[in-house]
Amino acid sequence: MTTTEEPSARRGTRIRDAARTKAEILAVATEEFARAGYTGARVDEIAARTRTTKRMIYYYFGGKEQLFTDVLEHSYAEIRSKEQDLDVEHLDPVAAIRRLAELTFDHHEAHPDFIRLVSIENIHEAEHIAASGTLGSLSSPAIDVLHRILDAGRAQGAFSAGVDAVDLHAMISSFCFFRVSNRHTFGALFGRDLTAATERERYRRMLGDMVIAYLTAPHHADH
Amino acid sequence: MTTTEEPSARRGTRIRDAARTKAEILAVATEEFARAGYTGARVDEIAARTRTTKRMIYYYFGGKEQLFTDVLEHSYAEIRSKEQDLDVEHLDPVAAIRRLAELTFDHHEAHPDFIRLVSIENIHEAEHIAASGTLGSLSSPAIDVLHRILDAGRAQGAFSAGVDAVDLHAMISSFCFFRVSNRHTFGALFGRDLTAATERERYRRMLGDMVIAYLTAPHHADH
DNA sequence: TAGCTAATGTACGAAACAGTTCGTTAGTAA
DNA sequence: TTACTAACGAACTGTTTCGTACATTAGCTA
Repeated sequence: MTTTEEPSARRGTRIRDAARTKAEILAVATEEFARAGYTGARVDEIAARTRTTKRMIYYYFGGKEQLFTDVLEHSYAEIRSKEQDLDVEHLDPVAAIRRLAELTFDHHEAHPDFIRLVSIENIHEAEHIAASGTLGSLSSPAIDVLHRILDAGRAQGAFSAGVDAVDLHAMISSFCFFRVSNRHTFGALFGRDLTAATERERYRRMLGDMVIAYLTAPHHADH
Repeated sequence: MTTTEEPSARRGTRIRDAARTKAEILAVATEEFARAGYTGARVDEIAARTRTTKRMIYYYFGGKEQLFTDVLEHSYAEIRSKEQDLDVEHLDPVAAIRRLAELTFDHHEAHPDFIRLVSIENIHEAEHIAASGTLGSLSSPAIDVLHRILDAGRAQGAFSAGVDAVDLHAMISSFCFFRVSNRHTFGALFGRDLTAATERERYRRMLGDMVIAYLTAPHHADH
């Protein structure tokens, strides 16, 4: 082939931009890993969908394993930073909890790829998170907010005692996560699309109702 | 090597047992797929851990894809048959729902491999279930039971109106499923093992409390 | 403007892996 | 006891896939 009309590399001049190349690899890798799982993802496929080559993946990330770890770290970081922004502590406890649950709900709905990545990481028993170091301790802010709201609610007698912040977070997350992560098998088995646009508002309210009902129910104390 | 001491094939005589060979492949395949995911699972590895060869996998199952589908079908069938056995409709609605939730809880706890298979199938967007045919319609009995209990509860005024059986099933499943499926990332991020033996009773009760609180809360009617 | 280095591309190697070919043997029925 | 078939095994094939060796160039600095 001659030098006429190279489609991707317009003009023979090769542009060098480390930051952009790295970011592009990361973005494409996120999609590919979410699409096919860790083992199913193809390094060649990631490279092909980038404006650079496979060589660069190994140059910047070292290998497939570390690339996946980086993908996870960046995905989690994105989430956490958004969680920081929300300010619900000025609301009364019941409204604050409901708002928090709805934000979690919206968040899961908006990031199905992230849900897939977390599912994949669980199949691999969180070995990449464990080997990361960066992750692990930046989850406390979300729990701290929950903790303060629960304290306030208990103080004014709205919430029954004995509910732990981490447990409540697990409860909220489980509903939101399952609805997205298991929508395919659930849809196939029960004939209902949990993520259908027409159902969204109902499930959003259902989550809030469930959490508030649990927190305000008569008593289910420590034991 | 001479004919002295073959470890696996004791005595030169080869035993032929189609049913056993097929069952053994299925059992090993279930473990392997659950361990490594669909793409991560190795046909050679499955064969190696069987008393037969890879040839037999293709002889009985046709290929990797169909083997996985068969694994899924058998896993689901096992579950469903156990669900049939339970008889809770003689209990009063509140006790019946709580018992049903606890059975789901125990069931998820006892079958982590099944949870992993379902997670994996969701990564693949339930394509194997869709292509199965066998599955799909045998989920209704569980929903039917729930439906009758909800009706009875509403009739005697114990439950508030407007709660759908499939939705309630999703609520119960989400809590039980998440606790097992996401235990690794949750543990790594929040420092709590959701499946620790010491916590099991608390989470079991928490689930029941949550569901009953939701069903008996004042009103969160149809809209 | 010469030279240096970070950044990039090409081409290839070696192993892993799904699936197949060909031949063999156990059990059964005539 | 022969003949037939379902059940089985060993070895092989073609391809995919991760990773690397080697060559090249953009852009900055002395």
